[in-house]
Amino acid sequence: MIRLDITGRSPIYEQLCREICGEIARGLLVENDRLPAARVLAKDLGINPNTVAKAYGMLERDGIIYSVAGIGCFVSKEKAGAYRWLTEDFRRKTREAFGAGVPKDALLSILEEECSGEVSPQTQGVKNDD
Amino acid sequence: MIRLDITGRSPIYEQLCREICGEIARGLLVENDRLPAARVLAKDLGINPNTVAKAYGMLERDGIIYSVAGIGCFVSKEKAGAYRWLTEDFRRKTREAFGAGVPKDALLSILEEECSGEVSPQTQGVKNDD
Amino acid sequence: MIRLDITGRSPIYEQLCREICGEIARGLLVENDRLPAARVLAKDLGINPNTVAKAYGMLERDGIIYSVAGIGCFVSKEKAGAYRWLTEDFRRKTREAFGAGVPKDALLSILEEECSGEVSPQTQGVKNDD
Amino acid sequence: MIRLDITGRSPIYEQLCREICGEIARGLLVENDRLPAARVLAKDLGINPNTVAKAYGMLERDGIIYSVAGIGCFVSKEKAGAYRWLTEDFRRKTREAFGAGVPKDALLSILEEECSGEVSPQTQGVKNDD
DNA sequence: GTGGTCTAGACCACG
DNA sequence: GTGGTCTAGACCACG
Repeated sequence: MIRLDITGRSPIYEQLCREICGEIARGLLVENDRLPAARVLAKDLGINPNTVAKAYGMLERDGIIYSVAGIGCFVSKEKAGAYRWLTEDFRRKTREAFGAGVPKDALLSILEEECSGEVSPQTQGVKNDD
Repeated sequence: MIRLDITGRSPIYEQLCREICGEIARGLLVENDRLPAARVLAKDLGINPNTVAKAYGMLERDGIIYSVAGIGCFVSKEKAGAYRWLTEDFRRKTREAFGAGVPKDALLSILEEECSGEVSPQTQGVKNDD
Repeated sequence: MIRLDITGRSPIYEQLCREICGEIARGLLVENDRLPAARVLAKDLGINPNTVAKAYGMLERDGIIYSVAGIGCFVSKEKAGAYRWLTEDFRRKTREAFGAGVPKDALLSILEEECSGEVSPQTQGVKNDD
Repeated sequence: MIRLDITGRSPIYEQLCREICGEIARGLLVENDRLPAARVLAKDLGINPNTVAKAYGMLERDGIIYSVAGIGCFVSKEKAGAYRWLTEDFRRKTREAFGAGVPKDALLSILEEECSGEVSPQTQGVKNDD
């Protein structure tokens, strides 16, 4: 269940990384689960195989997945990397906004607004346990 | 006192917008204050005049500043725009991370980390009053 | 002065990384030196610009170079990354051979054989000072 | 006692060759010893029979083992080939690193690091006697 | 002009 | 079939 915003600011390979990391963070993908073959996923999503390959390559270099020659790509043991992927932009934007002069309280209230909605049930119990 | 990081991540014109909005948010620039001439600022910062022009243009389009032909650019009355500029990326990244499966608690702890440091004294008293 | 072995075992982008790291290690490229534009280098070497882009991208992600939007790529301050790039294969092969049962003495004598020749004069004084 | 690392870097057939050469170098396999049948070994290791066949084929081509049609594969008299197999990558990487500008001292210290650990007792007494 | 991204399509090693 | 690499060529944002 990967959704891409083709019309978009962030590059496709980056969205792809985020989506996959999200599935790992939510526990929908667990250690040693196999990712869809790059070409299959590319076809499903209507994008170029190279773009998927780029995303997979980045995730591998960050230790979030590992690839086995001629077999496929699999989810790594450590979830820390996936977690970092999902939060690094948030962290940077937090720093930028705070650094520019936005008071902490204001950021907190925005965070409250944005995090009041429901999330998918599978997310329950997800912790930063790595 | 505008600081730019030429090295990567966000484009210079964007950093410039953020810096100016920051000065407005912190009250260092107030209504009807005149901004430095684009060419002068460009020279001071060692960047391309077109880059400054682009930043000014975006800020004007968003109602954060207004320009008077042949005279210069000035800070608008409403601070809401500047405030929105500084927080919209934070808001989007908050939504993205939360939506991807990062629990609220994790975001809060990152926010605490990033906002524990001191900010410039001028920031005191800044509120989301628009 | 970059030499590639097109007929080769190791991928071009990897050879390119090694060559550039070598120039940094030998002091031929120093902090803030500008690398040739990806397209120019590609043309000079008779390879595809994407291949150069891939090499530059990897070097950037490893902090060995940094890119400035629309300007070019430059050598980073830290030489440690370049140094690591040049030695990581050697380290892995050392571990593999030793682990497989080759005695340390045998490896030492091979190392002596291979390192007896002259190296380029510029190399003198190069140290692992990072 | 052959150990394979399915995860990435070197291909399985190559690891297999290294493992077998290692056993020969350490004296665990001696002249005319019979290697396990390809299919049996493949089953034991949980890998594709073709992979074992490829490894055996390469070792035979290098004179490290010899095959008797319909009977099996056996260890050759000369250990030189096995020894060369285990060290040729190390030699090449030594040459590459030194050639690229890494000083001999740096390689020596890496070698010291990697060869400080204990090796299997059987290794004692192995020499470059071919 | 410069790097960054993407597409389309090809070939290869590995298994 | 699978990932890895490479080519050729295009478009874009940035400056």
